[in-house]
Amino acid sequence: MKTKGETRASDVHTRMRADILSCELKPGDKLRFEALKDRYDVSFSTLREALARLSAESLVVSEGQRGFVVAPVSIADLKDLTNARVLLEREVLRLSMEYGDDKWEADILASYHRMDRLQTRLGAHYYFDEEWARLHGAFHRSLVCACKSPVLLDMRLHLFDRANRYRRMSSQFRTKWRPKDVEHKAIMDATLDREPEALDLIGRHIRETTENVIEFAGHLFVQDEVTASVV
Amino acid sequence: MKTKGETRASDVHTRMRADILSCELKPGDKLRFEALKDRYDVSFSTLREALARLSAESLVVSEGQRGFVVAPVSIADLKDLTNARVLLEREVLRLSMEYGDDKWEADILASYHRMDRLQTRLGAHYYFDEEWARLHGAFHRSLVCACKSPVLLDMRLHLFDRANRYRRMSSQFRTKWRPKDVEHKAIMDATLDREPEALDLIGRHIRETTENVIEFAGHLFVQDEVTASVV
DNA sequence: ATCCAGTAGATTTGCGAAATTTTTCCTGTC
DNA sequence: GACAGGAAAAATTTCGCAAATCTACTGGAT
Repeated sequence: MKTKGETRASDVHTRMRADILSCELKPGDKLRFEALKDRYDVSFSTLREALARLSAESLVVSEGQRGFVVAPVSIADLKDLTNARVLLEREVLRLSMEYGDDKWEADILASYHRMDRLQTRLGAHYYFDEEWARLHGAFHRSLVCACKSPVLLDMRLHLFDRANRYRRMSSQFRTKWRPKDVEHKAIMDATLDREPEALDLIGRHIRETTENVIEFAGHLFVQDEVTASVV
Repeated sequence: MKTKGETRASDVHTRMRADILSCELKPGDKLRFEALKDRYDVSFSTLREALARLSAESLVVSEGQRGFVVAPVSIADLKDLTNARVLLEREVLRLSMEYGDDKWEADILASYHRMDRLQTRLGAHYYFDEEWARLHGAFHRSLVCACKSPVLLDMRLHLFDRANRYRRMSSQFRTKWRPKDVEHKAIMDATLDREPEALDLIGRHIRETTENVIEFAGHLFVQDEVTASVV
């Protein structure tokens, strides 16, 4: 995060991004400039810059000269996202297990502890919590951040965020909860022990989450629609 | 390509993108608004939108409130890019070989033929040619476009373009040429025959290109600098 | 009743001037 | 001679308005 040179535009970009990922701006919503200008208290041009950035991140889609829309969600998109995530996440975890040093291991233990403590405190409702989502993201990042590949890490984070939008959409419909989270612990232990099994665990973890999302929130998504790729 | 709803901003974005990828705007160049306004004949806001898009594509980097710079090049970045490309390219090729139908095969043959014909016509200088670069890109895309994963295809194209910038930078210093291009033919044949060997061939193809780029143009790149990732 | 065309209203896009920030360069002091 | 302080200059960022474009609605003809 930039602490000093934070421009108005990048600030709006960050806030809109958060609003889209947390589904405060719902998929498919039309983004009218007048309303957004009011909401974020900035001018047309500044908004336009933020929307252009989000558009390049495929969080909003621009429809020619007909304005911007929050990127739609679909089962096809979620499945596609999931497959891509498994591919990338396995690779960055493999590389991290190869290159990771003492500091890496310590960071993993620390971020797991933070996540686990909050989870215990919140009980079954952790899944709704903003702060838990942040710590969960930080834990997963700590697992793979030793892979020495900025390119892969950027792509991974990008996909993680996009997938997180689906997870949050499903959270309010969820009725099945694990009493205690054992998955993350197992992934961490296998990773720290450099067991190749960790790769399968992380892959299964991602796929299971996706299956749950589809089970509980699949009715919210468009079935056939495929998010257009700009080719 | 949009033929109708082409806005001024997306047009400038496209042209600047091309200028960066073809190294007409050199890596590290400071992008001053006054000069760009003159060059592309547009206003501040329009430029700003295009730059924001390019920034999200990591083709330009924004330095807080100190303007924009064409993304720098480095050996570390090229190697990182190469590894990521091999991972993705193998996967989309594998999937395409699984899902590809008759039309896919026909498109591969057609785009190979177009590339091969131009190469024969141009002789050893094909490597400099803009049109050949386009046909080369189209051939590689045709190999993998049956993979049914918009997410992976977008990421692949993104990395391909970024790597292409390095290839073009090296072309003017190149002294070693293959008399006849046999690599692409071999990749195509193995792909159409659904031989798993195709995956290794494409991986080796990418790595060899990178090695040549480093051999002939390595002196142009910054050694240590690592392109900062926005995390 | 349906379809097409033309017009009014709403929305987006583009522009250049003002405000803010960074950089440069000059001056005075240690 | 080097270094900090400060003011002028240059560049970037932001803003509100005018022009272009799209959407919706009304009215008339088939």
